[in-house]
Amino acid sequence: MDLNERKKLILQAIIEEYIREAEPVGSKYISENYGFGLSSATIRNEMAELEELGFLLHPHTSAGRIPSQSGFRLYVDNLHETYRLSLLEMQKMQELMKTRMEELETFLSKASRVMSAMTNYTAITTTPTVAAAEMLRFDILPVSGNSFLITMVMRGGIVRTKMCYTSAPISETVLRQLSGLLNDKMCNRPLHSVNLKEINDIYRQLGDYGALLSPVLNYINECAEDMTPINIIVEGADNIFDYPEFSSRGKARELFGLLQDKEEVKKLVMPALSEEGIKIQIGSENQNFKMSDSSIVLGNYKIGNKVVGAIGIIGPVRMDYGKAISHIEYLTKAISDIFGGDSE
Amino acid sequence: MDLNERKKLILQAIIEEYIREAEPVGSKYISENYGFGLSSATIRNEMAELEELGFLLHPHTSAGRIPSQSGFRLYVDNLHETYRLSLLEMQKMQELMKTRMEELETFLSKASRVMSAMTNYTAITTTPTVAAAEMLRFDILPVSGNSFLITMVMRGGIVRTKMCYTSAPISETVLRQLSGLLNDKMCNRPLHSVNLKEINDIYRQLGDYGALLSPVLNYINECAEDMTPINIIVEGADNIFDYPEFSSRGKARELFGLLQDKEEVKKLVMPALSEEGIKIQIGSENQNFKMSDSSIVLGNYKIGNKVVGAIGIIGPVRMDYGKAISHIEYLTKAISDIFGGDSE
DNA sequence: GTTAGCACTCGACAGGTGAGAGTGCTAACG
DNA sequence: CGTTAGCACTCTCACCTGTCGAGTGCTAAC
Repeated sequence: MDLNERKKLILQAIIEEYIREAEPVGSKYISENYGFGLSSATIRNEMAELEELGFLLHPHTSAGRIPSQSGFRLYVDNLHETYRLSLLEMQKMQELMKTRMEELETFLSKASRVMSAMTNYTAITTTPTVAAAEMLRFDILPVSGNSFLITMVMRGGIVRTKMCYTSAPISETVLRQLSGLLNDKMCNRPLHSVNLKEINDIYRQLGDYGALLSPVLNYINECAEDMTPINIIVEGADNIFDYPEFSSRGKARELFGLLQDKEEVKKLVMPALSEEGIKIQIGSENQNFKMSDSSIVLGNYKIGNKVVGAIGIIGPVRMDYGKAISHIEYLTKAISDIFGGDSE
Repeated sequence: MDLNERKKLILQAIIEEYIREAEPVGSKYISENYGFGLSSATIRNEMAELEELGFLLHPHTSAGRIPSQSGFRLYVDNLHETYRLSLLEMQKMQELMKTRMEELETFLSKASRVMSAMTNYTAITTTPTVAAAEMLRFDILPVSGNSFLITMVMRGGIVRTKMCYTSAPISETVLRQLSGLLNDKMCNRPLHSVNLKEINDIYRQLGDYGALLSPVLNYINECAEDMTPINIIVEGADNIFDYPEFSSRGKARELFGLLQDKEEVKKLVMPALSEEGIKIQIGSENQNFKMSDSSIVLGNYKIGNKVVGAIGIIGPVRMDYGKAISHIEYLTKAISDIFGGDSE
């Protein structure tokens, strides 16, 4: 891996050219446009060595070179100066931020749209895992004799409701008792910290009604154990039509199918939730074979010091990583700032 | 429009063949496979006349004929014996119905998926307009000093929540008063029947707090006037990759873009909400030019005797209308049956 | 170590050809 | 008069071909 400075520069030039044009890059072009004071023949020699090292590929004899996945990986790892948001981009982002931010979920959906429109890639965001978010209030609303609505309000304005049905009517007094217990015991802390023992305690305190109300407690328990993001927002999936690498019917369809399937997309973004910082998976570095011609840049945001949601950008392997990274960085920081503290 | 019986049969044969194969149909093929006891020459004569009448098209001299949009229209209008669901389809549908039906919205999303998988077309469903659904309960839940959550529960298990923020703290007593008023005045009837006068009455009764609570009443008023479906579920959009008519890049992209845009899709299904029964728009009968190569079959479902939601199937002009119609009929009937009455 | 020169390779593209499918027309048939 | 067989005609599609240009690899000279 003893790349001298010149090789690095040439590789970088080829990659950046390829990102822009999506076509094999020739030695002459590099020599003329990036002019390191070298002739095309010299560039050719260097390119041949870079190919031997595995950073470039050669579709056929008389085509230019294209970067290999390891080439991209090297490039990304050395990507010190990340792209800066242009003034226009800044303005658009700020405009987005100005909208009322009461609800994280609507904000995220808007943010995805803006991000996909500005990068021309596909944007993915996830709303926080219910388990991780801090619970603010529980509420139980009787709807009819044996049906009622559970509402959970979490920090960041996240709300979840669920209709519950019991086999026999339940009085409002009992429901009030239940709601009181839940608010006492489970508020101001993340739901995942609730353990079975506490839930059993509540059962016991409800006495005869415990069994009848088991659907409620089951639901809460489910939520507490749920570490997967609840909702996945995918925007700009149709942008893949613009990438020449997906011009073939099958390829486009494959990726499209993947993006339509929330379960699959979940798996795609899960790595982002495990630790802080930006993660990049290039081509087949991703386990999902459908992603072998695509890359994903992942970031995450925090609420109350804990990573709870992911933001990602999917594009072709030759995507503009700098641009993607800077957009994600900007957005994750903004979300963590705005929603991270008290939501009022 | 004096089509004799024979012409009708031939036209029908051509259309059904075209639906199956998506390729121009020749006279010889019809004569051999549908054998009305006529030679290809006779069929040719009839086809020439059908073309003169505008029901068939001729891509070029030596191709077979394809049905024109008016041809399809005639066919659809005469489609007496609608396709019957096969045993397998019935079973799948019933399996779907067996799932717990507490929430209309999750049910609809599942139903779309099943429908798109079974027809190989794109399925669209809308959740009911909030305005039309009958209100069962209001609730107001204080979250912090000057923020609280409004919850509306409607027949069919539809729930809407909204976080509200006020400029100054509001006591729980006032909130309880407001919630009491709302429940007294607005329940057990559709929200769209609420008029401004009633809302103003409530303002007055709240006295000094009226102004402070205006966000709440504004929101309710917005909902009451909202006749557009709140949520649009699109499933199986990637099926369009299977239709040869969208093999061209641009066409596919166009339709895809349309399906991604909720606002546009809303416009597409709106006609279904205006009156009962199945509606079919063939190709450019639809105002949206992006639909000129596609058809849409629309149905609607009722809750409490009122049309509140739409179900549609989008496919190429040569889609299997019988199949689409029968699926939509089955589903709309099922939904109206299950959710139409009291939701407990 | 760098460069110019040159032969070589390969894909893209345009033009040409033949097969196949389907039609339109005409004349003959019952 | 409706129906049919026959045939010339048309058009697409797949295939082949030759040419062009881009880009390389190699060699020899600087």
